[in-house]
Amino acid sequence: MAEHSGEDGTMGTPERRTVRDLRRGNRAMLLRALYFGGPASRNDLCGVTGLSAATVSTMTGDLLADHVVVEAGQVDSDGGRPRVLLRVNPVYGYAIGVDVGETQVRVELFDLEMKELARAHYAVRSARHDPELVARHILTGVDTVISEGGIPAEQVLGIGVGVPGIVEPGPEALVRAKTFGWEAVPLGALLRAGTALPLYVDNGAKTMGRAELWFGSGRGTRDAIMVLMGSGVGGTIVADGSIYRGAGKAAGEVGHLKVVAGGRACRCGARGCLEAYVGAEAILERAGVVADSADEEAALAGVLESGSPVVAETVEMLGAGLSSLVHLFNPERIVIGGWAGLMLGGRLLEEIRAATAANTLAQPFQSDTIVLGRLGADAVALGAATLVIEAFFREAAFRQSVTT
Amino acid sequence: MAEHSGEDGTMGTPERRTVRDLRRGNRAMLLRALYFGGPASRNDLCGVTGLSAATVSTMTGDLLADHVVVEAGQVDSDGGRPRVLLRVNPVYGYAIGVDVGETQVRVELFDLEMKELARAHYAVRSARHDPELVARHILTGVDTVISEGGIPAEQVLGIGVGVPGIVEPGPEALVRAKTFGWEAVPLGALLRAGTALPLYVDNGAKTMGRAELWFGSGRGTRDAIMVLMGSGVGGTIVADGSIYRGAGKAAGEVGHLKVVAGGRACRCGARGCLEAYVGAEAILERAGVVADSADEEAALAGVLESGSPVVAETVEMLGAGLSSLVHLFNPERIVIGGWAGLMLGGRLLEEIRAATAANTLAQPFQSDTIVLGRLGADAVALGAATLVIEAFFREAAFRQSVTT
DNA sequence: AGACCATAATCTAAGTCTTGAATAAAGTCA
DNA sequence: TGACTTTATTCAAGACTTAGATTATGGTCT
Repeated sequence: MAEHSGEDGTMGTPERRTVRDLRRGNRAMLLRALYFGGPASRNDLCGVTGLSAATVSTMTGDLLADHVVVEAGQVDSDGGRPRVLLRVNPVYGYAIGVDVGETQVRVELFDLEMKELARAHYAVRSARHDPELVARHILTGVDTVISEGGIPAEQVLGIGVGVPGIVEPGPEALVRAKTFGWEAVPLGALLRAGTALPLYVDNGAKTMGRAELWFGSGRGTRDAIMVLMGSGVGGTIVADGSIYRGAGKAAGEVGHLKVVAGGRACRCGARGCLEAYVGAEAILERAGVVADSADEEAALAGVLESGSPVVAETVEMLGAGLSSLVHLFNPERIVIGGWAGLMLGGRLLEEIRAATAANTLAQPFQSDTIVLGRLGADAVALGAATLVIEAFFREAAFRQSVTT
Repeated sequence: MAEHSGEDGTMGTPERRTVRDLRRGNRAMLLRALYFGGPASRNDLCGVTGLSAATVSTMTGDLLADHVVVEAGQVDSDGGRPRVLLRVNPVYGYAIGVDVGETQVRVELFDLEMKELARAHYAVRSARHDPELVARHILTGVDTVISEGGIPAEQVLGIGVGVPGIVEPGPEALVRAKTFGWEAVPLGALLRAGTALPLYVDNGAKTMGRAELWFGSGRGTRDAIMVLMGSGVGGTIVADGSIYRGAGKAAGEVGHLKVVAGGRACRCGARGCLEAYVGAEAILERAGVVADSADEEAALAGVLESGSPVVAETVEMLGAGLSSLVHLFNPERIVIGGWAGLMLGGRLLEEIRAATAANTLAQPFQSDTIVLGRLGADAVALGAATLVIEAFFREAAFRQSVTT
């Protein structure tokens, strides 16, 4: 099978065409390597990117001239000219991440290295998720964090927003979120009325997945699945290093994976969904606990402590669902995140691994495939901000240096 | 979301680096366009590939000189020089596809346009799947089809083999197939002992999926899932135009998707797998029919005619499984293939669609997403031969023209 | 029939990009 | 101070695509 090493043929047309695209691609690759590979010398970059020293030299020259990259000290080399370390300029620009959650809207400001500089949180009454109110919260939040962070507004590169439900790509960013009662809310349009900053809207589970992929437990993997467990259950599928979205941009709905055909009714209207068993709301219902969304966390902790048979069943169902994911995706890692996921996984990780393994005899599955997320409550906003960084990479690679 | 158009950032390093790779990529793209786009003029190719007329001209010149491409008539243009049509030379080389199935080994010879030129089938007693016997069948089959096809042996570009179970990539092509009792059979090594032809081994469900993707119901899609239903159930996941294999190259095991947590025992050792309900073997067992694998087909037909409640339950389970796939992958199309799948789908397609839709209320799911495979019993061997074609594309793009 | 027009394919000059080799820069060690 | 190392930059060469000019091929008009 020596010959079978190459990838499977892309049926569609691959993009790269002109020699200029090549430069863009290489530039983006170098920038990415620098961003994720921490400070590195030009020589290191040759190794990582596979480019020649000459190319690295000219490219870093451009990037230094643009102040996108800065020097970061030197390091001695035994008996030669010391290496100059380079890194992405953390204060070249800033990114704002927004988490539109069930109980609050969180707006946070980050520098390029994702250090948090300021935050503004707004409680939202659970029953009412008026789109315009949410938009107002976001817009005032943006102003607040910019002034609190003490940075010039024109250095903000954009706003990333993580929302529940499915986001239809397009200038309007139509959001459909059943739990919010949002039928087709044009959140993009609402926000654009109040700000001129570039805007990036995505599903909250996806932004959290991005955060775990870039900075959390998924770091370094090319094939992973992030399962986000809160009141409901969402997910992010990382395939060959990038997030998979499917034909209609709605892929990754792990919560509606079926675990019991014809089983318990789910709030999506179907039956037997994973979410109908392992979502926090579903666990509480099954345990007969009544709690409004404000103190779901305490209530769930209570159920988990109680030793109720519901807990064992939950683990069982989660194991079944995860084993389906293992068979379909054969991932290198499965990351369990979200507040309910971390609570459940923090106490029952071994049981969850065992339940998955019991359903997954056939394959090369190691139980340490399943890990907990490393990021806490900020993950959604953080991940939303990475949408801005992503765009920044693209833009920086695209921009032709002015060669003064 | 105007800015959100680009793809999600590839965390890994994208390949393209030198300007030469660019040419290779463009060449491969052109060749692919010509192969799948049927006969086309140079001008058409400009439109399809996005390359300039000059580049298309020089590239087609090279390909014509190599006899990889040939002229295929002309077509008038109202009031101008007529277009010369080009196409891939169907007799430039040949591909052999092998289907190692439960009841027989099929070896088939195709030209580049996948016209079948010769075939050799060998029955295998179901109990015994001696690896060496299988290898001998393949090798004699290869000799047979070459001489029967009346083509020069040196024009055979390679042998593609579709086998059950999981294939470990590498020169040995270790095959693990529980149903065959193959623990770690080095099929690649066995075959290489008897032939010098390039060898490509892959899972049979994957090769069938390739066939449907290239020539069958999956043609033209970038996000699709092929479900192969025979005695057992396998699958192929097409993500962004290429087949997804996962970290350990074992992705796409649709048969072991869980549909009933803790349900019916599956031959894989776990419980509640889709295969344990909708695989032909499982259907017969549940209906209480005893049949050896030779006449499973007739037996299954009998069960389907009988109106047994098992049939309704099978549809129900299949619907649950397919809805899981819809939620996870949001595919443009789901293709049901394999002899059992075609038999089931031929009679109950509407019921299957309805059962899936009932479980999939939340998403933009149209029932015509689910279709039947268009290829029959040859699909596995045909798809195996496409592995050879794939490699041919890579090689032809790589090869620098000699510029005499 | 011959001038003229429209379309297709090829040729030419120019521009962009990466590379390898040569050169410069900065230090260490004896 | 001078030989030797390692890092970074510069430069000429080579590869590739492109826009625009040129050639090829046939139809239409008078």
